[in-house]
Amino acid sequence: MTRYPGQKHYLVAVDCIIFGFDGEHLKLLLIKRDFEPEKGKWSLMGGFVQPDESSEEAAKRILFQLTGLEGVYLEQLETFGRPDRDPVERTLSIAYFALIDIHQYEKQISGKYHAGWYPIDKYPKLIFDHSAMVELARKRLRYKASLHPILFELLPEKFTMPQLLNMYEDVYDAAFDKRNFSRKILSTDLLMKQKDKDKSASKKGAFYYKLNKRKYTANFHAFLKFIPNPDHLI
Amino acid sequence: MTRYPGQKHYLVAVDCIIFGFDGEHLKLLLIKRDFEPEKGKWSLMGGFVQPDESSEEAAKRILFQLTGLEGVYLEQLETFGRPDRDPVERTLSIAYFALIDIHQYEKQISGKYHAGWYPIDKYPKLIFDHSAMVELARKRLRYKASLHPILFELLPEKFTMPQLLNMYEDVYDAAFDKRNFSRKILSTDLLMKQKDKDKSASKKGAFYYKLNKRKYTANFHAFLKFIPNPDHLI
DNA sequence: TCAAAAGTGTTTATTCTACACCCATGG
DNA sequence: CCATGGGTGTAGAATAAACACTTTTGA
Repeated sequence: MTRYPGQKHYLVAVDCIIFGFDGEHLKLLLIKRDFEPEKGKWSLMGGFVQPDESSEEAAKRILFQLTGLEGVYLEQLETFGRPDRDPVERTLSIAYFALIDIHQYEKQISGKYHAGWYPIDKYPKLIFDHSAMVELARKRLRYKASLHPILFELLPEKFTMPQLLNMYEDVYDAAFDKRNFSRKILSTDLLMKQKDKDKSASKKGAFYYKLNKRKYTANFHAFLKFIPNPDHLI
Repeated sequence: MTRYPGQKHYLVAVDCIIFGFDGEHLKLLLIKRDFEPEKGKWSLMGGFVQPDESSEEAAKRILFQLTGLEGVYLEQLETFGRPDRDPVERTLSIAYFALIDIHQYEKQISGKYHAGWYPIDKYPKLIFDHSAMVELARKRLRYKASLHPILFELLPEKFTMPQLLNMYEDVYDAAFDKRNFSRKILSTDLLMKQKDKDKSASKKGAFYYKLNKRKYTANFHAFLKFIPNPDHLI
């Protein structure tokens, strides 16, 4: 096994932008970095790519370390490669974003990282270029969610139409007409109405829906227009 | 300057998927690899990220080496990080895709790479995972071009409506109604009709158009629906 | 004069938008 | 019984889709 002569080698990390939705607001899962430099500062959850794993496997491992969750929605965002982005030594970071059901996380939280959820438009200063990663992830989330049904990944198995509406309104920081919204969502035929209601938020109660997993998987890449006016995306 | 102890370092490369349009077909610019392993095999143009440059700068440098062009459309595609993707030693590759005016390239071609243009659906076997990169780039191109006016990047300064239609038809491998197509394109207000005609392809001649650069830059991220039925994208 | 490609309009179907009232229930 | 949030329908506007003939001109 020859090598490529004279080429520099670098560290390669993975950082995860983890989104959750608590019923009110889109949130970001952040940790307190537990090693130098910048120890104790807020940071995205990350780690170095190990010799035996792909970058995606690294992202899954890192996500599992923090949340105990597997099988969550994970997508490569972009690789950040400015030479000076890490002051210690040159490190490229492959950013991934994940969408998780925040309640699943609460069940399985690993305390050692001092993790916390922060609203997407009011989170603490982050180390290195992590804020740029978050902003890019937020843009990407809006972009994709306007075309594909990815936001369901943030919800529990059963959810109501008002919850869904809240979520979209918070993600796009915009108000949508509930009649048009539910018509559009239902027209995708992705939802199955349940017989029972969530009565925690109102006296009348709101019917639960479940995702039709089969159709969801099959139609994920089909184009679906979820957002009335996509000016919010830019 | 301390270091992160015990972490492995890897090579980081950049590979460029370079698209062109020759008036008939969407094409891919490939080179014959000039070093071992796989010397003489067809490959994407690539190179290693140098210590003083970001990955994007590396991509620009590599693009310039081959084509002599600067200021071309370049977008990060995805990072390929399987541990075994390069048999020599672990190398992650950040793939970029570029859209160039094929005629500009012909003027400035650098002979040393034995480069050649190949139709996007009939190109030779490529080294490593380069074919996967090409297929992903093709998907991304279709996806983006259905929403944003990026395909203009493939055309010379002046072009005709039939050329434009040909290009879209070839990219999507589909036939579009020329009346609806030109109406849609013109409704974006991105094109300026010229007084002169291209008479090389017909006796009657077809009017040239130029991009309105100002509007193009300003509206690039606005959503524009270019493709009648986006089923082609999946 | 005719073959070959460019250019142009209208009708119909579909989709989107705006908008307001009744319903169910627990307190 | 009433306040609170959940649920539903329709009409007008805008957009998209289908479709065919006329124009130009070089050979």
